[in-house]
Amino acid sequence: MSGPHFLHLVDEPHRERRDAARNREALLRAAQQLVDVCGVDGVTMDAVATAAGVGKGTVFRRFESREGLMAALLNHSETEWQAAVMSGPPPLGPGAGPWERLMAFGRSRLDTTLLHADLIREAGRAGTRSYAAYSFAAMHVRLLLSELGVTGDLPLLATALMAPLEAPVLDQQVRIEGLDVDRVYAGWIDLARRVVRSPS
Amino acid sequence: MSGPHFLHLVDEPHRERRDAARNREALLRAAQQLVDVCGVDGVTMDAVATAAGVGKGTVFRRFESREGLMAALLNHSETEWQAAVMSGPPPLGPGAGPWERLMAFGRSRLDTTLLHADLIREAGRAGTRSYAAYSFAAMHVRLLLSELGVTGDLPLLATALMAPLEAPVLDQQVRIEGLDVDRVYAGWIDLARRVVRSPS
DNA sequence: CGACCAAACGGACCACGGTCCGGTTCTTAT
DNA sequence: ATAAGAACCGGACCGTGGTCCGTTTGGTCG
Repeated sequence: MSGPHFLHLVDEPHRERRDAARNREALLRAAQQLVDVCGVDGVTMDAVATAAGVGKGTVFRRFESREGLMAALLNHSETEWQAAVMSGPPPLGPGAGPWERLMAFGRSRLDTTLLHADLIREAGRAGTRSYAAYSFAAMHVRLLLSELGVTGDLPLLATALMAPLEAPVLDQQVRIEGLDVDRVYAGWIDLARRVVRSPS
Repeated sequence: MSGPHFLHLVDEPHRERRDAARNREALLRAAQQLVDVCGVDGVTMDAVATAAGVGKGTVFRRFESREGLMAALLNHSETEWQAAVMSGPPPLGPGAGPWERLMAFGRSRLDTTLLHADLIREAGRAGTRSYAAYSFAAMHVRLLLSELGVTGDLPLLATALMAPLEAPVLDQQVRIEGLDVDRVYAGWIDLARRVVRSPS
């Protein structure tokens, strides 16, 4: 019964074997490079496996599916973005007023979503980000709305503010209808103003 | 040079041959039946072709791709919905006030989007409806907002109202977070109120 | 150090979406 | 009626996502 390794069993969630970790890294690097060189369509599971020097099965064990691989790629920039929100410079990070932070949030989301539009689309979930990523952003918006004194169903209002910034909608407006990005952003500011300044 | 058939070239957009029309119908029927029986995953191009008694190539010539086939299936209910908006009974159709019509629009969109969620997802465009369908709905909302005396960038405000009703967002809220549909609808009403009643 | 086993590996294999081209069928004009 | 030609049809074929299972590797314990 003695020995510290019993504690492991409690909270150790399957630490990854060294070769597994190495392969994961190699695969991510290869995939990112393929995206940069050939675009997102060039990212074939076989190609990624070959470029990383592993078998195809390994790719699927690590990332579950092609969508999973794409999501993992997205995860990098998403993590950076979360860090910028939590501890980066204002107005996106803390240190500015809630309204300024909300505006910075909108602009930042608009830009990064458009930047990674194709990756997001291929990452599945019908063009939305992963649950974790969505939750973080939703929580942030909810807190900002709360600080702004907005009353009502905050989770739903946060969703209402984030929905027009989702990839499918932006794709429609910018890539298909050809709207100017600044105009879309101005429209979002208007929306935010109406949501925030409302008596009820 | 003489002869009336030159007029054809101007405005005749390739009338469909009879067998082609028959096959299209058979394919749509077969596809719909497969959806009903096996769910959307059971709709394999081979299966549709076989069920309709035609070759696989025919399916692709008629509908371009699997997404195209799904879009064609959606098109049926979409057309019915458009008819209900244009000439159906109030409050969705004409005859009610703009606010009532807007509320009916939201509820109707919410319900039908959730009803056809999987079809919409498989119909591509990253979970949004086709351009034509979107345009119609956007125009409708724009007109209603205009009648309500809303000022601002109406196309963008219409998008802002429709975005939370898109399939990916509703999927997230209802199917994943487990929110109640009525609550989502109440949240949308709140959003609409804030958008409509806003001085600027 | 050696044995043991869970975990990871690899690539053959399968299903499905999409393409292609030689043969067939509808339409139209004479 | 019939010939010409465009449109259409079918199914063999290909690439890619995803699965499976026999084999190898890396950590651990005696």
